[in-house]
Amino acid sequence: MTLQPFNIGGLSRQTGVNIETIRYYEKIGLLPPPARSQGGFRQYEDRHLQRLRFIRRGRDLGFSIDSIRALLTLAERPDSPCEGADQMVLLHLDEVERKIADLTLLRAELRKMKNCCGRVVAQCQIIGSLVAPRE
Amino acid sequence: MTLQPFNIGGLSRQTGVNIETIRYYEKIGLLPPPARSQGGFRQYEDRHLQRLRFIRRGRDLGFSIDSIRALLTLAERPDSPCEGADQMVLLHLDEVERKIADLTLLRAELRKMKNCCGRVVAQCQIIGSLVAPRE
DNA sequence: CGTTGACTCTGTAGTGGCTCCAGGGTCCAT
DNA sequence: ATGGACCCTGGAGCCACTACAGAGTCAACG
Ligand SMILES: [Zn+2]
Ligand SMILES: [Zn+2]
Ligand SMILES: [Zn+2]
Ligand SMILES: [Zn+2]
Repeated sequence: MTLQPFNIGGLSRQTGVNIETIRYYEKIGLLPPPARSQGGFRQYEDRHLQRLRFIRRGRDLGFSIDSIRALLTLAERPDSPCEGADQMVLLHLDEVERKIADLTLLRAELRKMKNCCGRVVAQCQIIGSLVAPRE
Repeated sequence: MTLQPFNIGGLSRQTGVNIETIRYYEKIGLLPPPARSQGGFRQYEDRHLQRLRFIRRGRDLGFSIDSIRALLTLAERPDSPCEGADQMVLLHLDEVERKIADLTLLRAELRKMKNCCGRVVAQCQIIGSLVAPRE
């Protein structure tokens, strides 16, 4: 399964993660440092690809770096109980639901505001509602 | 209408804006520098209160500092046309709607994930879907 | 073997919008 | 005169990247 090791550019293309971001993940200890070529190029293997894909999915799901760190640690111990992961998903789901609720209120406010007759600042509803919000 | 000038703490209490944030707004030129007492304390007047409330409302509505800057500039010219403000609200509404859509997708993903039988990492759906997402 | 050009390296600084801190100074009521 | 609440400045830190500058490496082509 494991082919030749590949450079950072290859890893980037295979995961959709920016090269700078990959180096950043290494710096903060999220991605283990790979072997190096004679000239100092990073040489990645399959395990890096797997791990970075995991990270990427976690980020796409909106988990913080710290949460992903915890999930990775967990994933490395297949025999341990998975309550921790379950908790994290529930917490994060709460967070996301709260954000949706907040943004939905915001959207309602903005929709109320946008019905501006379109004339002059002095009569503008938008400016007006920033100066003193309507009930 | 205008009473005694008040200190930064008073302004903070009347607007709900953190003291550090008020100083930050002054530093970036969003709030004009007030007069100072002999000992160097900031002495705010009504106009600062008005302006900071405007800023606060804009932030609560999710506008960026730059947008608020533009809205304030506009608000100062009551005779100019208000198209700029209208545009900004529409753009921002778009942004908010996109964010809601993104988060709604996220929520669906997370809800799918959370049905974990609750045993061991090796069989955990959560870890599993991070390692390789289901279709 | 030499050159080209794509790729990679390190280190540092910047983004937005704050937030926190240390180490001092001020104000006013008692 | 003293205590305690308040305020000052300057700088660092937060998150998760992103964007350089200036140098070095690699592989293919001629
Ligand atoms: Zn979360
Ligand atoms: Zn208008
Ligand atoms: Zn916006
Ligand atoms: Zn589980």
